[in-house]
Amino acid sequence: MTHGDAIRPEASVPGAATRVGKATGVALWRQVADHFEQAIAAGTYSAGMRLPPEKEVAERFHVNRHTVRRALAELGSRGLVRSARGSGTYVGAQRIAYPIASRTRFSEIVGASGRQPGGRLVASATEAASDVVARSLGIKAGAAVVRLELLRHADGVPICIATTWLAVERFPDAASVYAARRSITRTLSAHGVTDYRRAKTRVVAAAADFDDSLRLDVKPGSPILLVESVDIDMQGRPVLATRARFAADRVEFVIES
Amino acid sequence: MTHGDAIRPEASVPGAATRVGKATGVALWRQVADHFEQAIAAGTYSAGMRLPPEKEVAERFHVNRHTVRRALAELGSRGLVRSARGSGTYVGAQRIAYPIASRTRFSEIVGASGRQPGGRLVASATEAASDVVARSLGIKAGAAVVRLELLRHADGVPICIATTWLAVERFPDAASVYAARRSITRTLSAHGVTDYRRAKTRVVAAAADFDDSLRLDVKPGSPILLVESVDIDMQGRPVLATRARFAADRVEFVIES
DNA sequence: TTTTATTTGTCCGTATGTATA
DNA sequence: GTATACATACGGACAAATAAA
Repeated sequence: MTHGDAIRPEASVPGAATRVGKATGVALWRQVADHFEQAIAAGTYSAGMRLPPEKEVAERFHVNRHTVRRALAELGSRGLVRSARGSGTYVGAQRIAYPIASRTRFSEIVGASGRQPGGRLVASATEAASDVVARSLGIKAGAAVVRLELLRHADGVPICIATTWLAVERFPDAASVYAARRSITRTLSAHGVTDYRRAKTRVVAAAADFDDSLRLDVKPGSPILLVESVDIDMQGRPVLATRARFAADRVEFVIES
Repeated sequence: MTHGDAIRPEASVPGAATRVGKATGVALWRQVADHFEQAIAAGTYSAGMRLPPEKEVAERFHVNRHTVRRALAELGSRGLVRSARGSGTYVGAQRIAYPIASRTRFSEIVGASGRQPGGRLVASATEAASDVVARSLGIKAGAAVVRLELLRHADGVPICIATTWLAVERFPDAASVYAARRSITRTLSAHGVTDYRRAKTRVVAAAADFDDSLRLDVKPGSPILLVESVDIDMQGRPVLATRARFAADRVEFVIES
């Protein structure tokens, strides 16, 4: 390896030059990766933008193209960029920061990210509670529950498919109320629940099946974030049991303790 | 459709028979799925066990094989079961419940699940902090940090690859201390940090790259849970910045608010 | 090693009830 | 009310992978 100098791209490369001493013990590929990570974070490269071709990057950094590829692979494995053969490497869309906290409201979260939240009621039905749902809602298995299936989106881009169950006894016409008010919060308040909070959240990852791929507009097999949650009212009684499937490349969950 | 009766498997089927009225508005495939979900939760079918063949299930439930397939697909998409052509459908291994809370310690969490925790130091190095790491640790970009790369496992099964950064100024020989004590907690206490807590956690999902597939023993492209976290000491100063990649089918994150 | 049976995966098709335009 | 689209459910046939003989 005969690159005489530190990693320092030419001025023509967008973004401030990353200046790192040459004997830092940091692998070259990591320095290149850090450079692009910082440039993306700084907005030099925005969502959907194409990065310079690998060959060009290699020349400007005075490293081998394989070193650049190693760096881009690192960023790719974290979803920051995606490479398209014969086309280029593109910056992935910015994920919506989705805080999982006591107060977790889809529309507020999406709105806070500067996007227009939306939800479409895909299906609704009254059914007998399965054991799992019944336990979450603190009711007897087989008791009547309303199931609401929502496709939620931000700026028209699908974010998640959420299935929510409510006990019929407490929320007899949840389906029709939701259809009219188009908001879970307002549906609950129409039934006298003025406030509610998240009690428990369970996060798992899985691969998108064919159904997900159609409804969330992702490729089958791509990662899905599966969230099971229970919300309770101010008296501590469960009001909502939800099972949601998020397109993994569109959200990041943030937990502050 | 001439199945005259409710979903009610014969007594020979393991597990209590699920009795559901025929006009509940619940699709047959969902009833079958609920039955197996409950049976798995109840332990009737334990991890790794093979479910009865689709044909057999169809006969016993008096439904078509396609209906059974739809039910198993639902469970499969949630990772509860996985199907192998020519062999059968198997119950997935139970995930380690990984609480993300103020006190988050790998060995304690794995130990609590009844498994033997372990960790192998894959690599360690002293390097200059990248912008992202520096911001997390509250130090100047370029300041010296120790990077520890750990492969953590439970009962010998790899769970995650964790990369942890510590400021050299505060933890000068973190690498050698960890190598000797084999515990992050003990490494910190050797440097005078008696207690620490999780301040922020960020969860994202991605697909396993080739590297992950080798080290975590998963198939390339299978889902990976990516966790970035910062731990702080009792004075609120950052002590650890960590980036971990979990095999998604081996853990479930639990957040209680 | 070869054969055979088992089991899942993928097609084809038909019919029916329900929600939507 | 009618037409259309969709999800559900069923029946059959065969391919492909696996496991057992």
